[in-house]
Amino acid sequence: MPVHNSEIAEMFEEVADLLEIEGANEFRIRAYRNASRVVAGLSKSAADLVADEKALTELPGIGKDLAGKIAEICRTGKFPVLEECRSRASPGVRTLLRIPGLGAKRIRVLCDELKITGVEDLRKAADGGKLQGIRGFGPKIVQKILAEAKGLNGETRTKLIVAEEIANSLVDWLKGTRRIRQIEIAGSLRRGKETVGDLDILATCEDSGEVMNCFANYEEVKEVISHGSTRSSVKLRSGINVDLRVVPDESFGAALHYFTGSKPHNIAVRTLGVKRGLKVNEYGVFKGEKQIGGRTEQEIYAQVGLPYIEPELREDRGEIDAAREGRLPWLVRLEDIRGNLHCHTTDSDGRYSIEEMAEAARERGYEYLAITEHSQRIAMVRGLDTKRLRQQMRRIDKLNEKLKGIRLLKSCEVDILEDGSLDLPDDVLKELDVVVCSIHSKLNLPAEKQTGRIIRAMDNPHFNILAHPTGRLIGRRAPSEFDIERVLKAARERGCMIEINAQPDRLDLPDIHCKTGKEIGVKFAISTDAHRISDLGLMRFGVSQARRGWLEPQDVVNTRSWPELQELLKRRP
DNA sequence: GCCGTTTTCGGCCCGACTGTTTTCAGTCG
Repeated sequence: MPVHNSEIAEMFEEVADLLEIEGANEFRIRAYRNASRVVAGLSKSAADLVADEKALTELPGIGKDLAGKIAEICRTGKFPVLEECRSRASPGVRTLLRIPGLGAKRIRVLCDELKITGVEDLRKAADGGKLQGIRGFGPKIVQKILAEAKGLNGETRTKLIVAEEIANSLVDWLKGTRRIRQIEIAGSLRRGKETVGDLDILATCEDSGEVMNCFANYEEVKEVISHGSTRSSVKLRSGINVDLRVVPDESFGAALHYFTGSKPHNIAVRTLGVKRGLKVNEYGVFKGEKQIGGRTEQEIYAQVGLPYIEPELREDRGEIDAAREGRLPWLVRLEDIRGNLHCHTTDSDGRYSIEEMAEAARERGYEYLAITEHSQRIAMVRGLDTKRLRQQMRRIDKLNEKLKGIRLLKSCEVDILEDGSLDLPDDVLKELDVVVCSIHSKLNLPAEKQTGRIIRAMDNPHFNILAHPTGRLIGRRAPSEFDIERVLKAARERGCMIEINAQPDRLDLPDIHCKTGKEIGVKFAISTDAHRISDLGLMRFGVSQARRGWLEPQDVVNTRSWPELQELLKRRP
């Protein structure tokens, strides 16, 4: 069983945490954290890179030493450095690091002086008054730490669509002060990340005191964490934390850049600045004392010698080098999308009729809409058998004669059965305009079997698009295990396409796999999988996922007109 | 532990807020 990149990344992260608590060299710790992130963001399997000795050390932040460690982990599944760190540390100590307000320095004091091994020990020590008089543990910080420890139920990240709603309402509230000149949502929400940890908002305004007070008095605020004249932080009732930062107009671009992140991207940009003798911070770009840029983000990039980099690319996954070498992608935009290739109607589990969905899609300016009911296997939602599918096809033909401005495509979301065969016979599939295929059962087959199942399904000459490829539900169901690179290569060889499902619960295919797919040369369809009219508006989330995967309009088939798309759907014999 | 268009040694991003300080360390983003 190959070692996954995520497992290697987690091992490095744990080493970094444990070294930090030990008080090891901070740059060594940084090196492990950096390496963890690089491995997690790879578009290829690290285990495959091990074979080529140079491939690993060519990665940024991976030198001879760490390359050797990655190789050893891939070979043996074990990481001696981690085991040594664990043997030196108290067992539950790592969870302490996740308590806000409790960092490595304080944890070290707890371990050394009180022999505390975890959250439970911490509570007991505090109840017993053992923290009193210890340097760095005043009454306020102890109270904060205990309160935070109580709410420690693992990491909570908010789904993109929810974060977007919460942020928009808050921005509207702040605009109500009429003191705001510019306001933007930054952070991972602006980068279109699939989940958002907390919200970052920045503004320029007439009276920062009034705006900060307005922020703290927002009706959804549960707790004010910090309250300064330029920066404040609150926790909302929904559980999400929000930072608001107020900056001068001449610093707005610099602050937007800084607050948008990602942190590794910012560090990379600042480091480029340092090499040019410049200081880059959230107020601008400075040469000595003199500000030479920062009103716009474009100025920041220009001063460090780069073209503008779109927020979705700012993950330090190669975008800095690409920018320097003039090979940044020309990212696909929502307005490039000309049709939707996955939706349901009342014929299976959708809420609206074909006519209603068609009209809604036409209003959105789409040129075509594929009607993709479930196939017979999904009996629970009255999936279509051959007979009902043919009836629907005849209705669609008639509708297309009447409809103006939009074309309905005859289609179906056909189940991929366990043996890799499709749920409907070839003679009906061949009559469809486009065949969308997906897995809804046996999502947890062993990786080798799952890979074979998907590729066998693609061997069917009528297979066009693999829908929600990994089957994951964000925060609820892990992705199915299969060899994603083999599947992507098989798709390219057969002229099959891969869906990017825009449902905020799915966002499937994940961004790093989109990037792998692009490198392999496979084409994508961004689809909403709409079950109701309002779902057609989810397209924006699919597009931002595609952008995070570096996709350009030519990588996405539904940026084409129907005649062009029709050509692409013809599979090689 | 990584890295080099000043460097193979000596650097490694930067600032705000809080609490506990009596001038600053710790934490966070």
